Amino acid sequence: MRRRWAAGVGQLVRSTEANPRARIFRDCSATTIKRGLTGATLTASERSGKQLAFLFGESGWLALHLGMTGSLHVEEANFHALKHDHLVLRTDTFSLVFRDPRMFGALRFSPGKTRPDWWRDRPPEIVDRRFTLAALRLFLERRKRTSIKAVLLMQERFPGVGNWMADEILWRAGINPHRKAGSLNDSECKALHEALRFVCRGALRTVVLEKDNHWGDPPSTWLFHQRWADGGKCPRTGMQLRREKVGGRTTCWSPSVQH
DNA sequence: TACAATGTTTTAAG
DNA sequence: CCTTAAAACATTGT
Repeated sequence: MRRRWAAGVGQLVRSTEANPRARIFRDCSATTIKRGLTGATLTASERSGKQLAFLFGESGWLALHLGMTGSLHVEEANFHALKHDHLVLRTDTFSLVFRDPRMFGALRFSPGKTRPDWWRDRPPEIVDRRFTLAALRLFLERRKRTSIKAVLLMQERFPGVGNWMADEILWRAGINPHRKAGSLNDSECKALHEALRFVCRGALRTVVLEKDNHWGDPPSTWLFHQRWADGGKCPRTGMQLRREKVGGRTTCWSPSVQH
């Protein structure tokens, strides 16, 4: 998604359409965004977890998160906004579109070229070397009475880990999602740390935009392909998977390998 | 009709 | 102040 809009780097935003009633503008007004971006030039883009930031030269930073159903698109200059297109940036050649039917997405704007606090102070990515085993242990200790599944969904330590990735990570680490975070022994912490990095790296490598609307899939050996409906089989043992609510979310796990 | 959905933040309570 | 559990957000599809 970042790469899609990055196609507009170097282009001047001639006009901006923003629907002020769309919930995605809850952290800043649609007016602020319009004022901030109209006349600005898109100069760079960054990603951290699943958060995106677009730098508009000296004019400001636009950060956005796509929630579950948000998406970015590049359309023709005269593209007519559709029902769920809440923000459209018009350049001479493109329309950069933020589309989001469910509006779990959000965006915000900070004027000036200084990197805003909310972008600078993001937690380290899982794939970053600063995501250490020690940091993981410390966090698990602090959340020791909460189920490990719920803990993996906490963005302040595991940025970008959502429901399917948390299940994939626990399956790979061989840890039962019901376990309390504080109950993991040394080797389980190590396995979890490895699985976190493996799954995030793998997701970044495979679940990426290739071209047009085509996305890659994780390898066929991942839990991913089995987890969406009842009746899935553990890719490692072939045994029946279980699906139930853990930590408030539907969780798919393999009792035959997760203890 | 009721429920669940590839996400994350907010809330109220402990 | 910190931790925990659950609800909330809006729309669509089964």
